[in-house]
Amino acid sequence: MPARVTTLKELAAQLGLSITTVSRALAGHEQIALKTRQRVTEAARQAGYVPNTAARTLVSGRSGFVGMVLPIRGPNLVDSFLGEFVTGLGEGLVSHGSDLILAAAAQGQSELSVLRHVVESGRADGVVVTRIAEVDERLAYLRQRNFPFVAHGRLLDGDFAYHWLDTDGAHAFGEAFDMLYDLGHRHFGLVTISEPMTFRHLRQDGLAAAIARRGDPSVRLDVATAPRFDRGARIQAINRLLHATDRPTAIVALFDELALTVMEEAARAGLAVPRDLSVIGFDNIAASAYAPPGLTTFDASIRQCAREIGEMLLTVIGNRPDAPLTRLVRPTLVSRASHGPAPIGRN
Amino acid sequence: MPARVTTLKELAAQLGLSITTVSRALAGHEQIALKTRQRVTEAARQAGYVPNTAARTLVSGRSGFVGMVLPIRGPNLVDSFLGEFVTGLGEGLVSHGSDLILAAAAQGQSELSVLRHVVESGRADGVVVTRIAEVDERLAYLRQRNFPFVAHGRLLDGDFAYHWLDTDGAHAFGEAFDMLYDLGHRHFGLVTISEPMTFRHLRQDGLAAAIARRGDPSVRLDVATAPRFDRGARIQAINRLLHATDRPTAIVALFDELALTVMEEAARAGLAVPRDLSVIGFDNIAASAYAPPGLTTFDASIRQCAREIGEMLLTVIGNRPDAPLTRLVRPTLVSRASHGPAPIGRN
DNA sequence: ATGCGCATTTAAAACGTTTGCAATTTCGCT
DNA sequence: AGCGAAATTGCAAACGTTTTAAATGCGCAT
Repeated sequence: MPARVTTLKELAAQLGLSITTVSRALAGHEQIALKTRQRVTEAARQAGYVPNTAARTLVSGRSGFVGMVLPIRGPNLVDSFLGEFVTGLGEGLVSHGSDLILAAAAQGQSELSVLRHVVESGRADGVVVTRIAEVDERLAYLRQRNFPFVAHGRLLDGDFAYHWLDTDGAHAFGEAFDMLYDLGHRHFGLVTISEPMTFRHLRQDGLAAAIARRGDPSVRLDVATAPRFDRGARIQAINRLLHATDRPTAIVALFDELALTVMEEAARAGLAVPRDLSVIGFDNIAASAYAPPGLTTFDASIRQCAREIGEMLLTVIGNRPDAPLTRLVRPTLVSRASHGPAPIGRN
Repeated sequence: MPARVTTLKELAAQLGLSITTVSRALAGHEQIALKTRQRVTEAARQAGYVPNTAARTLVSGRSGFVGMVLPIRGPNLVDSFLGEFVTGLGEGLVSHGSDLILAAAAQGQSELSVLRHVVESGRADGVVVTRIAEVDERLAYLRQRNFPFVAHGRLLDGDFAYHWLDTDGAHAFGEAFDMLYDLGHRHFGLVTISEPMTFRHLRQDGLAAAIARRGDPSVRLDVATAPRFDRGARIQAINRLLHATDRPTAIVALFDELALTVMEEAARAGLAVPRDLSVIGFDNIAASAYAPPGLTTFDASIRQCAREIGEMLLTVIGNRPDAPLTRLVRPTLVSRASHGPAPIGRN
């Protein structure tokens, strides 16, 4: 095996052919004699020839990479999302031989500036954008640059068309409400975050819509809001809900981490789940299965979604479709033991 | 903002300078007049100039990327490792402006072939290799290619020198033994995997060494082995341990996922943890805190390790040090509630 | 004026690939 | 044998950058 990397020139010299012919032969051009093509292919295989990415990118304008900005997270925050997402994305890209490039944002560097750098340095042919904010400057930038991208999540106002895949949180939260209502619950709590992410609205609106649809004026909804990464504030907000004189009999959390905190605090307050309180989450993170009594939640199948996003993005890069590609994935209920009938005597 | 990407040529034309001068000015060469340098820098900033990665890579031979092959995992396996690792790696790389490229292996494609492709296509200046196998063809390949890499984990036989960072599993397992021995335990179980990864030996050897060090012939160790991804077999192996007429009073698991299964099966068998059985894991995954009664384990601080690996790799790429860079990170005990004194009447 | 040294700038080659166009070879046919 | 067309191959430019070596301009001493 050669210590140095083989180039087209070397291969051509060795075969007594021109670089052009070798290049064309490897690309499978019909105009090159079949016999030559086979001879070249075999020699390339033997030499372990791998085309140089940079050279190819330079001339073709295509890098074969899909970019993503590494989401910035708190210092000791366990984020099960990223691993799942990256794995799925990799799976979606591999069929077309694309690789993923992950660019981290340094301390004090905006996610947008990293994104700009990835786009404008020609590192990637397209990018994936996750966790859409209410006013998302990344989407605005990509649009005005007309750069291929697929968003995981949606903007609230549909003022411009783009490609997206989203998990139907609205539907899930409606489903959660209906299930709990049918179990006799009338007083609900929602634990949400204060960060301006669109998904919190979509989910909350889905819940509100289901309540409205039911048309029962006796239904009540209390909302507790806290910053996502401030554990203390989160606990406080939850306890305000739990320790109200008239507390909800069912709490729906924006995502599992919040739901797990609800269950912890409920236990601390001497409330039995689900006897005194039903809790439902969203995401189905690993810990949800282990936390007693087992959290009922919705599986967002991040990995599968990411895989589809990867495939969508490759389509977008290849075909530049006019109509936006959109896909709403319905999460599936994972029924564990954290929900049950409303406690009697408290409707 | 321009719709097209600015190039050096455009910038040069606009400034009435040669491409060479502009390039040098942006690189901050002393030989370019300070006034010119400032003028160029300002114009570049205004135009939003970002150098083209491919062109730069082609001429310099440096891509500014660090590569990693996306570890192949079972279809529905939640792998908290990857997210943590990738985040840490990103953090470690960002200071030098390097990005991470993640290449997935398609179905039926070996991890080695993907690695070869990444290396030989010039996509990356160095790579990270994780989960070292007993006979690891990736390491052999990288060595003979003399390609910069840092391994997360070690080979067992030190027949060739390379750069690595490893978590000191041997020490942790020794520590676990000492702690349990001092709590009166004499009969131990070890749950391990059948895959030929070096870390299982390192940890098991650490345990054995601690036992030997103690020199107490009454100490017994039973070992249960199962394939990593076969949940059924894992449960069987664990139950053989739990249902033996003379069962261990303390079980040490190779990593948390195994330990959690031990706790589940113990509960199913009517054994109270830690009263009837002590359990200790390794990794400190998120679920370990939630699984009752709270798993005692060792925190391997993946993210921090990955960060250091990133920094090490950048050093290796930049300096090509002669002496191998090595670092053994001691994991810290996370003492929760799954271990306690040996049950009386059973020594 | 001439030449010299210095500061500053530039021309041109190189990196490895793809591709438009042109050149060469082959071959059937008269 | 000669011709033309078809099949096959090759030349050279291009992609955007870095870098080597050389050129240019300028002030100053001779």
